[in-house]
Amino acid sequence: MKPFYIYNTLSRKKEEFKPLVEAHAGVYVCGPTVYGDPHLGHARSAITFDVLTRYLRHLGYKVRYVRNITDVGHLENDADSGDDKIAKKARLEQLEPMEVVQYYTNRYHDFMHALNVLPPSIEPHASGHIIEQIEMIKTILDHGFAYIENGSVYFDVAKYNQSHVYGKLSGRVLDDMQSNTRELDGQTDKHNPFDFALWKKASPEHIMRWPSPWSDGFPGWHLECSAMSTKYLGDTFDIHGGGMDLLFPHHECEIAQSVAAQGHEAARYWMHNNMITNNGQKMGKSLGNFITLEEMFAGSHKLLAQAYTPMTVRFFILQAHYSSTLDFSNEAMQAAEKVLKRILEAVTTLNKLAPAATSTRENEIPAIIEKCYAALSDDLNTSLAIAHLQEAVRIINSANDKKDSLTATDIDRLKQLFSGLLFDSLGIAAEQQQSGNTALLDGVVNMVLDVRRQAKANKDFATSDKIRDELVKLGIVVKDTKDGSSWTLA
RNA sequence: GGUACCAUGGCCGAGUGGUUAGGCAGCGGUCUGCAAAACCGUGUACUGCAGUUCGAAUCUGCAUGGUACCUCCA
Repeated sequence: MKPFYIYNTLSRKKEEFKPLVEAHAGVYVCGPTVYGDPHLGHARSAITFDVLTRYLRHLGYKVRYVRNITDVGHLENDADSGDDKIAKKARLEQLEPMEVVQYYTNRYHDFMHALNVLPPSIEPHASGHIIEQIEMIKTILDHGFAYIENGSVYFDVAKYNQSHVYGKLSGRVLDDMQSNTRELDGQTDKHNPFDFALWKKASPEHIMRWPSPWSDGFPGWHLECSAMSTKYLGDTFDIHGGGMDLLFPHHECEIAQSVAAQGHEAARYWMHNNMITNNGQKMGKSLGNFITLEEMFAGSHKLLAQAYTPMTVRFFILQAHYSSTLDFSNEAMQAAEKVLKRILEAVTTLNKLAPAATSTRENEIPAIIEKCYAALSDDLNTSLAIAHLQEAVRIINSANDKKDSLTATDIDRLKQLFSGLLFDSLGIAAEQQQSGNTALLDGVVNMVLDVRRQAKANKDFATSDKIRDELVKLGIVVKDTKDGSSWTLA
C-alpha cells in the first residue's frame, strides 16, 4: 500500500498513517447537531472527511466510517437549567423533539447527497446509545474519575490530571487555565469549573430524558462520541476527525473519558478541518453570519451574487487545504465555478479525442499523474492535486487544438486519472444532464444548428447570431470550431 | 488574560532553504464574419525588523496585524 501522510493534531506533526489492522481503517467523525439547517461549515467538515474515506478506499483500505448524529445532550449552558438545544427548539416550535431531529436529519442527508458526500458506514444517533453511555459513566465512576452531585455526574478533571495529562490535545495546561478562569454563576454542583457533565439531571420542564442510576436525565455532550466511536470501531481505532472548533473542550474531554474508562486513549490520529470564514470571521450560529446550503444552491442570501451548484461549492472547498481557513467571497466562488467547468469540459473533450500514432507528451503524463496522487497522499493536499490536474487539462485542450498529439495509451492514462482522482477520490460528479428526453433535445438543437450553418454559409450573420443568442437564453452555448459547431448546456 | 494557529502578487490559494505552483481578473497575440471556448505570451508576490546561512518567502528571535478556542458551534 502506498504511504499516506496525515497531520496529527495530537503530535502536531505530519505522520505516516499506519493502520491498526493491515489494510483496514476505522474513522470516526463528529457529525452535525440536528437542530438547524446545515451551512457551509458543515459542508466543509463532511467533504473533508468524505475525501479522506474516499481516498483511503482508493488506496485499497477497507474503511469503516462512523459519523454520528447528535440529537441529545448538547447543553445550552452549564449554568442554566440544563436544557439541551434540541429540547429548546422543540418547545419553540411546538413539535415533538424527535420530529425536529428527523426533519433536520433528513435535510442534512439531502444536502450531503447533493454535495456527493457518500453516506457513512454507520450513522449512530446519540439518543439510540443511552445505555452505552450510562455504562461508560459507571466505569468512569468505578475508576474514581467522576463524582455524583444532586443526581448529576461530573468528570473530575483535577483528579484525572494528577495521573494523566488533561490538555494534551489542545496544548492547554490545567494550572494556567485555573488561574485564568472566569467566574460563572450557579456552579453549585461542580467541584471545579473545568469539570464537565457526564450525566445531567433533567429539570422538571426538560422533555428529553432517560432513566439512569442517578436521575432521570440525559447524557453530557462529550460522552456520546466516546461511547459510539469505541462501540463501532473498538477501544482503539485509527482516525478521529472533526472541526477545529471541537478541539477544546469536546475532543479533549473525549480523550479524558476514554483514558478514565479504558486506561488508554481511543483515537490514534486526530484530524481537524479549519473553518470557513465570512469577511475573515468564522461562519457560525452565534454570529449569525452563516450561509446555509439551501441558500447557496438557491442564491437566496443577501451576500450571494448568484446561485452556486453543489459541485461548485464542493470544488470551492477542495481548492483550499482542509487545515487552512477558507474565506468565502463571490469572486472566489465564481473563480471556482469557472475552473470546475473548464476541467469538466476537458473530460468531455478527452472522451472524444482521437488517438494519434505518436505522442508529444508521453513522459509528462505519468509525471502529472504521480504528482496528483502524491499531493493527495500528503495530508490530502487537494489544492495541489487540482493544480496538477489542470496541467492535464491544458494538454488535453492543446491536443484538441492539434497542437499536441496523444496516443491511445496517453488518453487511457488520462481517463484513469480523472476517474480515479477527480471523480472517485475528490468526489466531483459531472453535473447531471437534464432528465428529459436527451435524444430529442439533441436532435432539435442539431437541426437548429444546421439551419444556422446554412445562414453562416450564406453570410447571413444576422440570422446566425440571432439563433446563437436565442439558444443562449435557453441555456445552450454554441461553440464554433474549424470542424463545425458544437453545443453544451450552460 | 491563557492556549493554538495564521500573515504569499488586484483576488483565491499551494509551496520547497538556491531553479515556473495553479487558477480568476487584467493586458498582448493566434483562431473566428463577430463572439464564446481553446491555445501562446505577459506579473518588482511572499507583514516589518534583526539573526543563522555562500544563499531565506521557506529556519530562529522580536515586533505588528488577524483568526479560532477557553460557553453551544463543522
